Amino acid sequence: MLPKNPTATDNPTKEAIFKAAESLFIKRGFADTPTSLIARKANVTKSLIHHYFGSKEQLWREIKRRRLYQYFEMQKNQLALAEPDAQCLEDAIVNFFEFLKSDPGLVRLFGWYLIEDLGEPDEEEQELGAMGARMLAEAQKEGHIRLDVDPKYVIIAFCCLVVHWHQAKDHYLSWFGPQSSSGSVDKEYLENILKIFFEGVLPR
Amino acid sequence: MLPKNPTATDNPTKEAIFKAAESLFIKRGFADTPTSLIARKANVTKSLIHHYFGSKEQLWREIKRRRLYQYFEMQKNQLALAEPDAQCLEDAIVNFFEFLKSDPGLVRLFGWYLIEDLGEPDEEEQELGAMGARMLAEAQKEGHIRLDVDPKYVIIAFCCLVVHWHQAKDHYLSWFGPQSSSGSVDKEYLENILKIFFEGVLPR
DNA sequence: TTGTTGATTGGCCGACCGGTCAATCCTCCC
DNA sequence: GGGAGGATTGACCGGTCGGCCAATCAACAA
Repeated sequence: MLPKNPTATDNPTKEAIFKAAESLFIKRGFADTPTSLIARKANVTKSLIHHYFGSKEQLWREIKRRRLYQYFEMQKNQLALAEPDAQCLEDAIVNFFEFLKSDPGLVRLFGWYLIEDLGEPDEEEQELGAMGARMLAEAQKEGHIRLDVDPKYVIIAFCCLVVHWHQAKDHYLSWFGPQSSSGSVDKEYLENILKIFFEGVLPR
Repeated sequence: MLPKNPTATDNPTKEAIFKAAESLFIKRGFADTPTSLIARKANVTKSLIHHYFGSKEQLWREIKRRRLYQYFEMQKNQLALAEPDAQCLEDAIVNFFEFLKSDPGLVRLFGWYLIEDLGEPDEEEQELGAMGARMLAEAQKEGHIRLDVDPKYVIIAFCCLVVHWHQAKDHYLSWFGPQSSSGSVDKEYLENILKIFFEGVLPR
């Protein structure tokens, strides 16, 4: 039995529809994207969308499924080969940060996923969260992480710091005027939160 | 000249439309909320919506404007009377956290605001961000905050930790099974991020 | 009483929505 | 050649969308 890879599709037309729909859904959201627009962008007729994906909603589900599957799988593999210490945690943050930075579409997709009515939680994703928490607990036992914090919340805090930055950086940076977008804001932010996350904001 | 309070409306019908539209937009988003549904919920006819607000889009703008104005104003007043030290920063976090916890609708509204095409940045909000950064710089000068972090990013990190938690806590908590929703998750999370934010995750 | 004004209604419009369907077209196998 | 089957099309459907408008209603001033 072949491994079920949800990304693989041999049909180029189906793939064109998928790609067109993906970019439109990510930019405008599901409700504000008519199938006619998807068809035009993919250079096919509306009917083909239903031929290949059944309905607009099934197409959207398929897009979310493929993209999130791909993402969770990648993260899990990366986490699996790491050592449970503070350095590993820092690497995980940096990797996660850079990964989301390189794929703004995924960030927006996750945004839509969060604000829509969410269905049942994804199994892959649950496994990923549990892996992270287990690794953090291990690091605590070995004295690399302070004992009076809950690994669960450390993981979540770390996600908040990375995900929401990429979701809202333009918005927050506008607080400080247009000159603050110096092109290296991502690097600066990352350096600052690493300091804060590991050592806190208080002077040592 | 009277102070321009964008919340005040003497007309109860207009207010009913506003309230109905607000809750529907927050729950389903702008594109997925037909005016007919708003009218039904407000117990009026569709025509009245256009009579009072001009168009569906103007109504949405009005809702965002009122709610965010109210919010920024409240935050600014709170910040204005605080002292620039570490304790004040902690108070600000706790206040901000509790405020968003008490108003999940505002959290979702902000979510829609972020993921939609955003217009020009709000003046009130810019002022608020600048006030926070100024206060943090003051606290640094007096030795309450470490010197090798940028106040700008401290503010943003703090927003990420609070805002994104309220946006996505249900999602993240599902990673750790249904039993982890013990009802006191908000309190636990807040305690943990306060420790991390001020002292870091490393053992002292 | 009459005129004015704003609140409110129901009916209607043209445009567009997601989806269906029968008819073609293309390709490959017998 | 011929036909089987998937790819693809264009016309079409019922329904709903946001918005418009003339008519009515209620309140009040002249």
